[in-house]
Amino acid sequence: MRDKNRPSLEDVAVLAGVSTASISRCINNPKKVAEPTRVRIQEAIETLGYMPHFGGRALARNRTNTIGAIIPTMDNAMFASGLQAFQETLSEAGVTLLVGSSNYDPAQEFEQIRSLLSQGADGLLLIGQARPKKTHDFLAQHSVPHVLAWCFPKSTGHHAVGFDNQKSGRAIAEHVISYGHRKLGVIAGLRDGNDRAQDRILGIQDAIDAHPGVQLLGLQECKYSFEEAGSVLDDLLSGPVHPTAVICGSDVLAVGAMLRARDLGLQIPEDISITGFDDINLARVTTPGLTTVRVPQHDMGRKAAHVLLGLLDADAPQPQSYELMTTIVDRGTLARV
Amino acid sequence: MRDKNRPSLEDVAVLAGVSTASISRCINNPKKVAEPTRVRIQEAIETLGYMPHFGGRALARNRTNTIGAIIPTMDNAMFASGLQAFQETLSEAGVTLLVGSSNYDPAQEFEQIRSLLSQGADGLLLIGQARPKKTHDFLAQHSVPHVLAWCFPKSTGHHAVGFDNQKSGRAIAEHVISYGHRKLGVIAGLRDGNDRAQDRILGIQDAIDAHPGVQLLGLQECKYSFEEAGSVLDDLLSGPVHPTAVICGSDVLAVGAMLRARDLGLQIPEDISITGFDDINLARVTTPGLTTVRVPQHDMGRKAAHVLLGLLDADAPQPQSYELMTTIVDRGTLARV
DNA sequence: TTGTGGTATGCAAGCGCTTACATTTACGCA
DNA sequence: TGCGTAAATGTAAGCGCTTGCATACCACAA
Repeated sequence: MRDKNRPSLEDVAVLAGVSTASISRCINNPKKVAEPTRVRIQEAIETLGYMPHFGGRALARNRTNTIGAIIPTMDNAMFASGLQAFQETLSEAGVTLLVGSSNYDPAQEFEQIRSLLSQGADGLLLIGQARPKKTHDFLAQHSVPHVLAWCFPKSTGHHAVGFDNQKSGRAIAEHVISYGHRKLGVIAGLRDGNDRAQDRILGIQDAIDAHPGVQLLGLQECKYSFEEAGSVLDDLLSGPVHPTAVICGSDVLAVGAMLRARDLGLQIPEDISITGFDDINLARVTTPGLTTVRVPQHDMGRKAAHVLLGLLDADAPQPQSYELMTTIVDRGTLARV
Repeated sequence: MRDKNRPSLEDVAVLAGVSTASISRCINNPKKVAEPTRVRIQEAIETLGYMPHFGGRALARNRTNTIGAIIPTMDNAMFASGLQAFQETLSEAGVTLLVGSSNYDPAQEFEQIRSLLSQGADGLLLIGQARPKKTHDFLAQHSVPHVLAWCFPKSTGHHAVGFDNQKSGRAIAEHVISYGHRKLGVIAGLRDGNDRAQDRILGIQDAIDAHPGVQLLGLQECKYSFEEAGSVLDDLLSGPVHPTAVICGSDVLAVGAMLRARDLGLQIPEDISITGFDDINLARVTTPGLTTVRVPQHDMGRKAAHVLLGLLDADAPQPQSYELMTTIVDRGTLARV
């Protein structure tokens, strides 16, 4: 079963005329090897094109320098730049990233967790806080170091780097209300198993409750696609009284709604105001630009990586959680009434 | 160094009252174990929460069931859905995906290749064909199974699942010309180390050469960002004669150009036509919708995964390469003149 | 009864690496 | 010269798993 092509420590050792132990030391802790030996070893490694065998190393150290991230989907810019930042930061620390996607399904997420862990992930990045007990138990049983992102749970017990979705939901709703809107519609992502979607709605509700006279004419949930958001907008407009503003739980939903509204001959924002959430690239591109909630993805990715790295480094000060702030970006889809 | 928390095969064996060999067989080849034993083993695995240790397994089999993909950037929808499809297909086959990004830099790509390989990747997905000799040699020396995507090289020697960038570049240019345009501008991605960008330009040139009377007024290259594309559009418009159409090497560039054109007070497509390449979500969202080249990302991802899987499965028929076709999607940014 | 062939299981040798511990070497100093 | 010390290197025992081979068992036929 030995791969003839692949040189092993042994081979390098023979070529360099030292023991395998020295090579190992030279690779992992060069200071412990004398200068001339080090040079000789380096040369041998070079000429053989030697690369440490991952399995052997993982076995001996019981550590892989790999961490896993499970995001709901890759097929959407929503998580892309946060993940990119996460990856870059890990990579600077010599840690590789394994990515899995759960398709917003807790069962799939559980499977991915198992899979990444059995791939040897030393730690995990997870999105959001809501997950079945089974998953929590599993994480606890195996004492898996992990950090949550895209949320900031009040209850402790997890490390988290994210923002308060409820607060942010409330903020955008307050903003819409401050522009004079009294009849609101909401398009949210599917709430089932998605705490971010849930919390954003709770926040919107908070704002509405705080302002007597403001009414919620309709709340629709659907998948994060242009098409679904569009058809759900139809439902929102099917009642006798139309909302003057539709608050959307994500930019993708908002853009889907915009596209559909335009098809219906509605002017944005004159006939209907629409707001988004996330501030992905899309939001800058529509006409008019989408008024939305900016999520500090890049910062979140970097910080999450630092926290996770800290969790894995036994003699690092125990890292805390970070709550990041979202901001509202006013472009052109919210009108005063 | 043994991790007290983590049960090993040994532990399961003791609990189930069989040898480790049986457990291993039970996991990898259940048919070889008698029914009652299998049940007993399953139970033991269950109660212990046993998960095979990746390193041990990798060491013993010299195979990780992991494959790596290196894309230029994750921070861009360009590769996202292809990668998503790739991942899904692998995942169905029980193979995990490791992702790295090269930031369009051959040196970084080389490092990522090393890194993924030493992480134990059994095979690799790479984007495009142009890379330094050093990289090719390295791949050859270690006989790394790999497939190229987003391109379809004429020279064989690599497996590839992609499309002909030159042909596609020519097609969109011919299309623009067929609409009556005679004065063209081009905004391309940075060509250095990026064969897709190069080939698309070559294709555009081909079309121009084939049509006497059509002239290329300017060719600019820049990074894939709205801002850069915008400022490069300024250069294109700075000459005495303006192009009536600007062909862009990617949707991101096209949208950047559109945004800038609008700022300059130009109507699209009345004052200037603009085309893109890729057909990412963005292209559907602008007003008017972007006329662009549709790349079959999803299909490409799936097929690439199948080819790679075939490459790794010794007794599968040797997979070939696939050339996929791009199509032109006419939306609203190309006018007849 | 013995022999035969097949099936289920156990034994034990690695896979490539790290690391505690042992050994060697070099050097300074009494 | 001899001794102590520290630095450099070697030795070898695993880490958890797979798998070729040996063994035990069973059903059946002769």
